[in-house]
Amino acid sequence: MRKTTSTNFENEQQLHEWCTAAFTLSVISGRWKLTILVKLLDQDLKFGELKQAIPGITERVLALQLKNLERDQLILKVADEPNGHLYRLSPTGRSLEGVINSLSGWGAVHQPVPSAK
Amino acid sequence: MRKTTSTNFENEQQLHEWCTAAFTLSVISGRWKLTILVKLLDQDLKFGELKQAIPGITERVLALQLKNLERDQLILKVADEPNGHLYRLSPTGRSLEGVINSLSGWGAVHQPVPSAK
DNA sequence: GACGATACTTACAAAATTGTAAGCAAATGA
DNA sequence: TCATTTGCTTACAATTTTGTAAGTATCGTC
Repeated sequence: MRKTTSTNFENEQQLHEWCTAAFTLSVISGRWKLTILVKLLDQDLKFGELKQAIPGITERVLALQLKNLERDQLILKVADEPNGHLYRLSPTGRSLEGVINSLSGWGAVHQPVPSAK
Repeated sequence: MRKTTSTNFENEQQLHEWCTAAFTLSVISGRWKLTILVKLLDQDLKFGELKQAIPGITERVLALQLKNLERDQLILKVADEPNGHLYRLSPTGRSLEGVINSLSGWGAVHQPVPSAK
């Protein structure tokens, strides 16, 4: 849990007021969060399907990031009759597509090529 | 310093190969980094000027983030005759302007308004 | 040639994030 | 009904980031 009395927390709040880009960054940063969003852009997925789709992620962290994404209203947890649930991008989450593309585009151009082995 | 043998580190590397957006995110995330970049979009600044311009930042963290930005080639440290240095955006750093605008734009629309007091 | 400002660095502590390993309840399947 | 699987949660540890406080080297000033 986040400590709301720390200098760290206060600095973050101030930055968000001052710089909307910093706010956006805060909702999409976190290991695997972008990956989850990208997977959900294609289709709704169940917990287990996300786990399958994202090699390396652990259940703990997947659950945690899903919870944060839900808190920030980027995804929805919808009932999938007759049982279980699906994770789905909310309209807000889907509206991030342009931002993600922007990030991807820059990275594709500027990421250093790992030296050939 | 970063431990290059941790699971954490390995996961990050993998993600960068798999998702260029995650790579971009990694170079701009870090408390105050965006703020520094935004200030430098306007003009070159000295260490002390940046410190002045960014209330709340400490010398330690400013130096650290500048070092990272320099390592990632987003900024340059150029000699400012007759003495001292200036920090300047590199062409690569400047090319982030579109990404930053994209982040800002989304944030401006979606950041929850802090409830009026 | 001591004095202060500038631009850092260092040692250390607090906080935040991520990972490891279990556990557990509800639904499913044999 | 009894064992599995699914979708989580919990306790805990390692790692990483950020902050606090002090120190140092270099420069220009007096």
